[in-house]
Amino acid sequence: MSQFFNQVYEIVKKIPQGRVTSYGAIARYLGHPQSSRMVGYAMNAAHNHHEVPAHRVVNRNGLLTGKHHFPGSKLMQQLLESEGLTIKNDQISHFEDFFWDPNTALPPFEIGF
DNA sequence: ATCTTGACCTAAT
DNA sequence: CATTAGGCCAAGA
Repeated sequence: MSQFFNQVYEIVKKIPQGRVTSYGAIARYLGHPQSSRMVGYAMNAAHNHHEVPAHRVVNRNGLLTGKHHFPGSKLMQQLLESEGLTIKNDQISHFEDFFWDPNTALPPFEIGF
């Protein structure tokens, strides 16, 4: 029952400020390593849930592939830069240093929440 | 109702 | 190295 989407939102909410994660990392944390696409799609539907910092979710390369879905064209980058990140040409600098992996930062798949 | 597209990722060629 | 193929499943046409 779209539980997957809600689980995605719960995780995205837990991303610390100034850190970012990837679609695949979230999908894998939820036990669906091949459903990374759906994470992105969940973000598309996340506009209803304003507490979800969708700008902290980028693709595996640290590239801001979803920036076109934000109002304006620079908003996503601005939000991230305001949190201390450096972005050049839609690419997060030192992406691995700011990468936040739910698989290691959170307890393994907290079911039920 | 079917067909296509998509904020993606991994593995195989 | 680069390219392709497969998987996932929700919306839009």
